[in-house]
Amino acid sequence: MAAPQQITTQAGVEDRAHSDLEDLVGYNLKRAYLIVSSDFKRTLGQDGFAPRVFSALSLVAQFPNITQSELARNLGIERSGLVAIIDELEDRELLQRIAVPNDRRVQALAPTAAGLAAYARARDAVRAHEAELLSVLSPEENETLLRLLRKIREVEV
Amino acid sequence: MAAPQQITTQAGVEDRAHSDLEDLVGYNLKRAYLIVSSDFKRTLGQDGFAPRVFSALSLVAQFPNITQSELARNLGIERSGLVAIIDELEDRELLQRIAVPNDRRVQALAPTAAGLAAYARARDAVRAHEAELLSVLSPEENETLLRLLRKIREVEV
DNA sequence: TATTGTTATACTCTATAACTATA
DNA sequence: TATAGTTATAGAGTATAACAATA
Repeated sequence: MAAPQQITTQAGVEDRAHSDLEDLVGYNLKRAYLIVSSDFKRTLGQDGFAPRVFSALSLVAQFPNITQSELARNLGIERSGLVAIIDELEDRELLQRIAVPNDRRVQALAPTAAGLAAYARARDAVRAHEAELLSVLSPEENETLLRLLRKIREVEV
Repeated sequence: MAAPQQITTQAGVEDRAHSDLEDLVGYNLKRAYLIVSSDFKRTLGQDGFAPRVFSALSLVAQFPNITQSELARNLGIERSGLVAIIDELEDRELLQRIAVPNDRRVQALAPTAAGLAAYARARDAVRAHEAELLSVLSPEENETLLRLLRKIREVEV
């Protein structure tokens, strides 16, 4: 097998400006998410919260006494995966597992005062980080983006 | 510490319709991406390509003789992570690593005929899967979504 | 000295399956 | 039987650090 006559290594790479991938929603969603989430981690990562821990705390703070199963369902993850997250939040004394008299299988999740305060601080920091990172978008574009993403989420079965 | 007087486990969960999370772009990006990518895997997963393998093959098919470093840069992943992907594509005889005379450190990636054919088929399947999944969006909304996501991607440093 | 491809390694995230205690 | 929480386990996906060959 003969070697190719000329190998133009750089060919077309600069003007990959429009590869097929650029028109795929999935590809663009992933790339955009990676940018937002890496900025999230830079902002809150240091002794703060991982995205999924933040999300869990958010729902516990807003819906006190939510159960783990309900929380997992709302977050779109498995119950089993939630255990470590709740363990971490309980270890940090930001929430408590509370036994429910009616049904002794379930444990309601109640935010502590420290948990509510930590959540409020984290939430504000996340909002500020997004506002700055996404300042390339006008307020209208931001709203439009949220609307379209939510529309995709409604597809879910 | 006394137990809470009443624990209303279901309270507010149905109307989580608007939790703080719903207004965060990062959260919505992730949830939307998970829906699109799980559908991608359902469509192409069986003996097809994982998303990142598809992306790599796509760029090799469109930019023959791209190097691994260039490819990693374009995909936004590390060189080291690309090795297994290229190994898989080479094992499946969809591309070849070709020595470059000018610079014997690099290896140009050339799609095989089978690789080009497989890519064309996969690309069409992905487009069809997105068209169906995202039929909740009008063509204009689809374009808008792509435009806004690309705008976020440009933020990258 | 710097870069390409590579290996080894570890960490995060997530899913599956099985267990226990309750219902 | 079915459900809630849990454990064990494994598989993606990705990053870091170091190495050999080459520039």
